[in-house]
Amino acid sequence: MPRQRSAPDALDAAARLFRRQGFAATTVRQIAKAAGMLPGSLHYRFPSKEALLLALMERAIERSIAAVSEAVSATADPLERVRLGLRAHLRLLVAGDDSIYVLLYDWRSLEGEARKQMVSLRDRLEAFWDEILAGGVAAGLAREGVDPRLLRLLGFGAINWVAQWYEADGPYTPEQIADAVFAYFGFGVLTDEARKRSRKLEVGS
Amino acid sequence: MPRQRSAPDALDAAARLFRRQGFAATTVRQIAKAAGMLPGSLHYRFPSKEALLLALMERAIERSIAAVSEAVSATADPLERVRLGLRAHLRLLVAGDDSIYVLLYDWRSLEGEARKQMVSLRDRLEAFWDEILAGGVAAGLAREGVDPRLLRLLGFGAINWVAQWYEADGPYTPEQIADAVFAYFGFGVLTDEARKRSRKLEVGS
Amino acid sequence: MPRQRSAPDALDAAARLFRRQGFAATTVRQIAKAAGMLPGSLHYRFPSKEALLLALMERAIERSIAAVSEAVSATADPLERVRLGLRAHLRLLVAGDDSIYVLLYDWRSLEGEARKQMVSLRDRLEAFWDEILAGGVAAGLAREGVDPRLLRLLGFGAINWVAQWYEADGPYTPEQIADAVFAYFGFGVLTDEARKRSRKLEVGS
Amino acid sequence: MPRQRSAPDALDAAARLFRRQGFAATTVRQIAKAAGMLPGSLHYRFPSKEALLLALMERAIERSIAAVSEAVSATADPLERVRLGLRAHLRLLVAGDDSIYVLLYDWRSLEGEARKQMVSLRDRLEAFWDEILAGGVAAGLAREGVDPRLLRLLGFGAINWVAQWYEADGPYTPEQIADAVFAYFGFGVLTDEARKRSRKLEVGS
DNA sequence: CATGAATGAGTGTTCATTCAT
DNA sequence: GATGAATGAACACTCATTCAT
Repeated sequence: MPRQRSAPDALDAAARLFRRQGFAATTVRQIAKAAGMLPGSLHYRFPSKEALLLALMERAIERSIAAVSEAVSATADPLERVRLGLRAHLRLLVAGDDSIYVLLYDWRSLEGEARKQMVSLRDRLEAFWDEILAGGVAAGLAREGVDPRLLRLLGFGAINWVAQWYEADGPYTPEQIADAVFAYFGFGVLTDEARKRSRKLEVGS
Repeated sequence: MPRQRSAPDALDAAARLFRRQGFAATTVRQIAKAAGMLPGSLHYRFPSKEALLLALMERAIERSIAAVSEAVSATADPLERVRLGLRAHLRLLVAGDDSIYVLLYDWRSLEGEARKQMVSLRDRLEAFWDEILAGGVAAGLAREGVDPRLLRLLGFGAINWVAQWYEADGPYTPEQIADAVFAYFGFGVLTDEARKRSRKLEVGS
Repeated sequence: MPRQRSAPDALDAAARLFRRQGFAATTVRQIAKAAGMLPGSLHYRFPSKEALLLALMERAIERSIAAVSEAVSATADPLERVRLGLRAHLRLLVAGDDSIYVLLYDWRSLEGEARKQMVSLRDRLEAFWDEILAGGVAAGLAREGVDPRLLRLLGFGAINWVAQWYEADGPYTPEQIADAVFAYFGFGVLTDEARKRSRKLEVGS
Repeated sequence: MPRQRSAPDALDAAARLFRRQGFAATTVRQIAKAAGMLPGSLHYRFPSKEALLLALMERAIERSIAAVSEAVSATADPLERVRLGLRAHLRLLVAGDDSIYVLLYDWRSLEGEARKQMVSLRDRLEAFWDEILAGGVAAGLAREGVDPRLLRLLGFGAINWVAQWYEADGPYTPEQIADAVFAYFGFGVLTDEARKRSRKLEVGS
C-alpha cells in the first residue's frame, strides 16, 4: 500500500487521537486538522475512516515486528531473545507508537471484512512471536506440562495491560517492567539452569 | 441511586452492546430497543448516555466486590483466598457480567467529572483487592523483594486480558485459567510449603 | 372558567417565565416546578400548554380592564379619565402583572382556533379603551381631522413599548411616562383650554 | 462575516419564519426547507440556530442604517431628515425586511454572550438615530425641557409598534403613518415656524 | 384529584462522505 | 491531486402529553 506510505502524518495523528479518545469518538475532522489537511483530502488518501484504522493497524504490526526483530537480533540466546523481545514490545507500546495501543484496544471498532483483515494481521504478529517463544520454551522457558499458548496469552496480557496504568514518571522503566513479566513468566517454570540465568538478567537493566 | 435499580434490563442491555461495539459506537436507540423501551424512556431513567455508563460501572464494581467477597469467604487461608478471588473475578468477567468488561475497557469514553467518579470507583476495587493480596503476601505469596503493587498490576493484566481471547468452548475453564495466573503469580516466589499447597489446589478446580 | 381560578399560582408562574423567555422557550416542567406542582398535575388543570396561555391572556384582559376601570372611576372628567387610564395600564404592564406583557408580546405563539379566541379577547380590550378615548376626543383630545383609531394605535404603541426599555430604577416612574404619552398624544391637538389643564397635570406626579 | 453574505436566502427565509412564528417555535428544518437546503447545509453556514439569529440581526442593523442613511441624505434640513428617516425606518419594518421585525421582537431568544452582542448591535442603531434626532432637536424639534431620550423611546415605541397592526391593504401608507408619528412627536413641542413646516410636510405624501 | 413513570415524535446538531471545481 | 461546500442520515436528547395507579 504505497498510498498510505505517503501520508504518515495522517496515520500518526489518527493514532494519537484514537488512543486518547477511541476510534468511534474521534472525528475525521479532528484527524484532518491534526494532520494539517482538510477532510476532503483525507478521504482522498483513505477511502473511509475504517480503511484508515486498518492501515493504521497494519503499520502497527509492521513497526512492532520490525522493532522486536531488531531487538532480538542482538543475541542468539533463545531466552535472552524472549526477554529482549518483550522489552522492545513494551517500549513501543508505552513510549513509542500509539498505533500499537490502537491495534490492541480498538479492534472492536472494525466489523465485517475489515475485522477479518485485522484478525489476519494479528495472526501474523502472533505467529511471529510464537517462533520467538518456541525457541525460549525449547531452551527451558516454562516447565514441562505448561501449555505454551496459555503462557503466551497470559504473559502478553500482563504486558499489554501495562499500557493501561503505565506513567512515564512512575517508579519503573518499560525495560524493568518487561523484565519482571519475563521473570514471572518463567520462575519456577524454568529448569534450574534457566532460572539462574534469568535471575542474573533480572539484576541488570 | 434507587432509580437505576429499577431498570436492570436497560443496564444489562447496554453492557452487552458496549462490550461488543464499544460505548461510542453504540446508540441510545440500540440500547432502548434491546431493553424493550423507547429512547425517551431510557432518558427518563438516565439523564444521559454518559450517566448510564457510569451507573453501569458502579454496578460492575458492586457486583465484582460482592462475587469476590463471597468466594473468598469460603476459607480463611490467605493464599486460598487469593486463588478463589481470582477465580471469582475471572468467572464474572468472561462468563457472567458484561459490565465488568465495560468497566475495564471503556473508561476512555468518560471525561471530566464522570471520569473522576469512575476513577474513584476503580480505586475502591483496587483497595478491596489490595487487602486480599496483602494477606496472601503476608502468607508467602511472592518472594521477598517483589513490589506487591507491580505484582498486582501484572497479575491483573494477565487475568483481565483473558476477556480478549477467551472462548466458552475453548480448552480451559475460567477456573483453570485463574489458577494458572495464580500459579505464575507465585511460583518460585512462594516458600516451599506454600508452593506445595498451591500445587495441590491447582489439581482441583 | 372556574378551573383556572383555583390555580392562580400556576398562571402567575407561567406569566413570569413566558415574559422572560417567551412561550415557546418555556417548558411545562419549568412552569410546574415554579408553581410547586408536577407536570402531570398541571395538565390536569390546563389540557394543554396553549390552553394555559389562553387562560393567562384572558386573565390579563380581566385584570387590565379591572385596574383601568377602577382608575378612571376616580373622576368624571373625560380627559382626566384618559390620563388616569393610561397610568393604570402602564403601571400594570411594567410593574404589576407579567400576563399583560405576555398578552401583548406572545400572541404569535397561538394558532388556529386559539388565535381567534385571543383576537376576540384583545378586541374586548380595544372596545373598552375606545369608549374611554371617545370621551376624551369629544372633550377636545386630538384636534379635528385626526383619525382617533390611528391616534390610539400610535399612543398605545408608545406606551406598550415602554415594557421593552423600562427599568424600575430608571429616572421616570410609570406615572410620569404615562403622562408624557398623554401629553404628546394631545399637545397641539388639544383645545387651548384642554392644553392648559393637561399642562397642569403634567407637573404633578 | 463573508460566510453569511453568500447565503442571503437562508437568512431571508429564517427572518420570514421567525417573524411569523417566533424564533423558538421555528425549526431548523423549516428554515432549511424554505431556503431550499438541507439541515446539514444550514449548519455548515451557521454553526447554530442562535448564530443564525445573531447574523440575521446584524444584517437587520446594517440594512436599517443603510436605508435610513440614504433617505436622510436627500436633504440637509434637520427636521426633514428626521421625518424622512422615520419614513425609511417604518417602510423597511412593515414592508421591506422581516429581519428588522425580528431584531425588535425576538431578542429575548438570545442569552449569554449572544445577548450581549445583540445589545451592542442595538446600541449602534440607537447611536445612529441619536445623531439624527439631535440635529432635529437643535432645529426646534420638541420644546425645551423635554428629555430627548424619552422622546426617542416613546416615538420609536409608537413607530415600532406599527408592525403589530399594520396591514398592507389598510387605510394608511407607511409614509403617512411615519409622518403622523413625526407630527405627534413635535406638535406643540415645535417652535411655531417649525410647526408650520411640519404641517406642510404632513400634507404631502 | 394528583402523581410521576412512560411515551414517541420531533429537536438542534454532528459527521463521514461526496463531488464539482 | 487537492479542496471545501454541500449532503442527509443518524445522533443524543427534549418535551408536551398520556395514563395506570
